[in-house]
Amino acid sequence: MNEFAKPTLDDVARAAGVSTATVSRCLNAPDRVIATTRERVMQAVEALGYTPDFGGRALASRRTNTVGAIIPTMDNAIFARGLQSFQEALSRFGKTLLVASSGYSPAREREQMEVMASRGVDGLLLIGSARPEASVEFLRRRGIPFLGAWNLGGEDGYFVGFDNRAAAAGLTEIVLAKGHRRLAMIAGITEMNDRAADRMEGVRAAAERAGIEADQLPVIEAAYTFDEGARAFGDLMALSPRPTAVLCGNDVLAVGAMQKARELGLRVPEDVSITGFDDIDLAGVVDPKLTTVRVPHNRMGEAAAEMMIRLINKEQVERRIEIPTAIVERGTLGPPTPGPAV
Amino acid sequence: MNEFAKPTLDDVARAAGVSTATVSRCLNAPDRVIATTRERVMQAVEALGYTPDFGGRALASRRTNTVGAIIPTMDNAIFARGLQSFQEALSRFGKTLLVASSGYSPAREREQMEVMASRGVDGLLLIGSARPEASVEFLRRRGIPFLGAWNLGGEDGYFVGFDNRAAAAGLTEIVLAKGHRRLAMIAGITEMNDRAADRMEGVRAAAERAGIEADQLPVIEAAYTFDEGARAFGDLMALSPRPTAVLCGNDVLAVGAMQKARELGLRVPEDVSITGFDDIDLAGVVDPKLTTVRVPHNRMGEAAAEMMIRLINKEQVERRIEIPTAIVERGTLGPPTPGPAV
DNA sequence: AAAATCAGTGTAAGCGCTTACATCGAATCA
DNA sequence: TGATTCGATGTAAGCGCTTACACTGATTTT
Repeated sequence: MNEFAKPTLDDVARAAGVSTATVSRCLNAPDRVIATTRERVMQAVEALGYTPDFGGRALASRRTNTVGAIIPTMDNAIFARGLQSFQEALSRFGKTLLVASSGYSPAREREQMEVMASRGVDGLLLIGSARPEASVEFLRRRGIPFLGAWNLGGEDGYFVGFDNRAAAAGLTEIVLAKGHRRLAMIAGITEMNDRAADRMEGVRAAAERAGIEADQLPVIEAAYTFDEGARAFGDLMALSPRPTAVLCGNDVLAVGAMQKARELGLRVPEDVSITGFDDIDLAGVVDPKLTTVRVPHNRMGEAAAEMMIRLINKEQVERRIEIPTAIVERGTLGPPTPGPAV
Repeated sequence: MNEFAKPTLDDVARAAGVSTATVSRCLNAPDRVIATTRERVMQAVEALGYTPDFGGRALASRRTNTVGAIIPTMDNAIFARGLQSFQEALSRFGKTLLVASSGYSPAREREQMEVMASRGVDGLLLIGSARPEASVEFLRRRGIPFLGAWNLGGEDGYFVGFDNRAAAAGLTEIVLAKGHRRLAMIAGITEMNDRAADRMEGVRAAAERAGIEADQLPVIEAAYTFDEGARAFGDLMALSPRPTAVLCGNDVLAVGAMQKARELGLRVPEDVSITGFDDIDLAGVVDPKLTTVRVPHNRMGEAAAEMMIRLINKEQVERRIEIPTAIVERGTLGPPTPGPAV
């Protein structure tokens, strides 16, 4: 073994005076090797700074102990938090997490699926359920178990997530109960994003039950940034009659809206109520604090990890695990005040 | 080939009526195969849904086209943003990114280094330069090129990052120029975190130059959360004489401090000035907007990717690339007002 | 005491791929 | 025309590991 080359099983075996099989067993099934031998082998491992080659191991054992996750972007607190928990939970089962991002593009997601398949992931975590059938088919053909997280998909497939629809409807009911009739919504981009779509539908459904038809409920879709939230809010405030409450698809949009309100000289909640969704840290920091829906992303990450492990082990698994959400009433929602004449 | 098994090179070769070598060449060096053959092969690839096995490929070629990154946590906007850019840039060079997190623990970092080594990463991105010598030695012995990001290390090694010290000093000078003499700092935890340590030293150095000794500059170290920032700020405000300006180790701490100020009934910046560091989105959203240091994490991610590629290709590389920062004066810094009697 | 069992270890056959080298026919050259 | 070169393709040897199976000597069973 060259001084600078990576040591191999063979090097260790030679150094310890045993066969490669024994070294391999020391690493993978220590109790099948007698203690004295094991000790000698471990010393050689240590001395050489040996770490098993992943490629060789994967090839020979046809297992990778790797789980993949394809998320829209790392640059979003809710995914970051959920993934962190997912990873921590997986590592307790000896699995490593491989993360890729799709940038909200189904095509990129598909590409990443192929990368994941190439790398032989044991299972795959996807976000939501909105994706081309071909992508799903690809995973099925390859026999890669997968589950959708952050929502509760459709007919088939495995899911662990939230009932975004019901949560949004619940929040809307509270807004209505305060006496608001002129609602508006700043939704996330709903195309190929079922979380955003569900939240929008939830709001619409609750409004409709209260006798507010869809055409009386202006909805603007906006990308999940402060600026877009602010812009959308500005557009909404230019409407006549002006909405008295603006429900936002997530907290980032809501905070953008609050910022714009301040610029426009509108007091929250006196002049206009604003609500968010997710309850990210930020929600508790703005002034007034944001009324929103608490979504326990870390609990979801853990539940997803557990389901993933069962799926990989082909154990009995519930098809959908719902993580409960909770409405957090804080300062940005109040009763409506009579608006200007229409 | 079984209906449900993953197709192999052999399957493709058979389907296309060529040898495995030719299929391999089609995938890796298409111009070394005549067009008609290539087309036939590609059709077979398509038809079978073939994707090359990563393990096999890595084993045979002794290359993985994978770059690793070990960050403290995904759950921090600045790392998330920098990594996203790093990843995007790497993918333009055909490299995949493998992310792991250390939770700010050197031991966990070392473990993750071994995982990365096992997976045969071509290069490794680390954060900062504060780590046990043994960890560095491990990478050197393995011949894995690595670079530190987010700061500009010490004597040797490669770095792309910011001069946290100089930036902190620059901001401190501006605070001093406003007339503040009673400064205080909420620093990040400096142990094994050179970004936090550099920022603290920068503040201290600038203060000292202005005749303010270290013992007149209270510093509280706090983990990077809103709550910790708020708690530290509360402690600082209980001091007598009360500081008129609080410099924070990052924006999260600063926003936590602002929140606490509001609770305490202190106006910012009239009663107390607060500054941040990083210029995350949040800095532009709070009221008043935060005076802070802009740190272009995405530019850094790109520069890091470029350096990494050169390192891997053993090209000529500058040892350190400094990404310039800029001070962003907004609303949280004003002149001091006479405090209560001491 | 011979047979059966068993724990500990070694032997060796691949896993799916890349690539040095061999082969072969066609084009080019002397 | 025979020798040479060359581009396209095939042959086959591993890359570092796991694991079925074989082997050995000791222990237990009959």
